[in-house]
Amino acid sequence: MIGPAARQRAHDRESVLIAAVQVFNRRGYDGTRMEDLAAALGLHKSSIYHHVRSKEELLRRSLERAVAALDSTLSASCEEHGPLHRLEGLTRDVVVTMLRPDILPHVRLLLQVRGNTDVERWAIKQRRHFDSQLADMFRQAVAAGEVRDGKEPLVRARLLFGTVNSLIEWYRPGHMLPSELAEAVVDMTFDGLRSS
Amino acid sequence: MIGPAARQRAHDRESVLIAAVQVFNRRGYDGTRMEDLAAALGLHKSSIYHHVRSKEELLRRSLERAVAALDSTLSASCEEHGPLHRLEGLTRDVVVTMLRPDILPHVRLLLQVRGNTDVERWAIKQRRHFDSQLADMFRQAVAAGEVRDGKEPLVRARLLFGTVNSLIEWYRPGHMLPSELAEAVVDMTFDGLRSS
DNA sequence: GTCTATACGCGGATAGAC
DNA sequence: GTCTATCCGCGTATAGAC
Repeated sequence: MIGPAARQRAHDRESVLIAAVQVFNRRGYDGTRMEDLAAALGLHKSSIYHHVRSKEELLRRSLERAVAALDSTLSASCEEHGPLHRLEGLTRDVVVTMLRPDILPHVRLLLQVRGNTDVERWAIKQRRHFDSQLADMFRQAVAAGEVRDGKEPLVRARLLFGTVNSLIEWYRPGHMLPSELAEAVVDMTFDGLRSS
Repeated sequence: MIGPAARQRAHDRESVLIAAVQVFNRRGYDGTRMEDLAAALGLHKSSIYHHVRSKEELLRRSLERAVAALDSTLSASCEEHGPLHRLEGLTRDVVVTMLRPDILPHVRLLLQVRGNTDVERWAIKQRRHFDSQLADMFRQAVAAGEVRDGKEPLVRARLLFGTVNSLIEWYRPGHMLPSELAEAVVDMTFDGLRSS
């Protein structure tokens, strides 16, 4: 009698998704052919359709994971006290979440989506919702006088999120600890690079 | 006798390129069909080939403009004195350059290129060259003690460039003055968001 | 679960009239 | 300079054997 652990695992829906998202990250979604996925998986392209209905389904599943991860991070961070403390904490948490090896490629995909299909437009809508909640939190920190008041608070909010989002362009797991990078981001954005 | 100004201007290589890059920005290069370009130009897709040899030629011309603009900015900024002053000045200049309405869409394309073709790989190589020169400048500012010394100087350099690059995700001409935005970027990255 | 074979529409590109 | 018509390969997806 052979248990699940001993069974020689062939590909399943999960392994196909993981491999696909990796290739999507490398070549871009539109620039990826089913042929590329097949090569990465070591099987023939038609076999992929045994696990998923279409190429777009792979994209959808990936985007759903990215959105879910970011949303749950946002919910958790709302509990902290003090506008600035909450904003700093959220910044750290978002960085740590999106740099998780199992989340990073999905978020990378989410940030590159153009809105060419219904799925992509749904993802963009979710992103906007996420961004607006962050912006609210930023506004509260400005209103409380805990963030320096410049001409354009919303522009500075965008700069903060832009810095965070830019990480996915170059960060690779093992590069450095996500928590250390989160600290470096908070350090620059809140305290600046200048010495003294 | 009819002068050039009175002549009813049809499309030329330049107008086709501008329109194409705009669509590439909206849909992504790979997600753009010649059909989309034709629609944006108000002519039939076969007519595009009177002005350019191929879709990829449009990409190449665009990337060349982005690279040329950034390189000339880099050269100009090398002349300033003092490592920190030079770094701040370059940051401002790069922001102002890449937000120019005639440059922005090309840079946006440059930053999204995946390396799927020879042209794209060439562009990525140019980007890396540009980035390494910026990193050198950053290192000099750290060595001179004009930038706070953290654990990972190169990581902080990436954060700075990441912030700058993230602008192209949301900035639209007319949004605010490029010079003001450049100031806001320098303000956050060098002096931080925190009050006092 | 993976293979071979194939259908079929789409997208890039060309030919040639106007 | 733009049109109509057309070619043709590529890429997604399906059918059905093993």
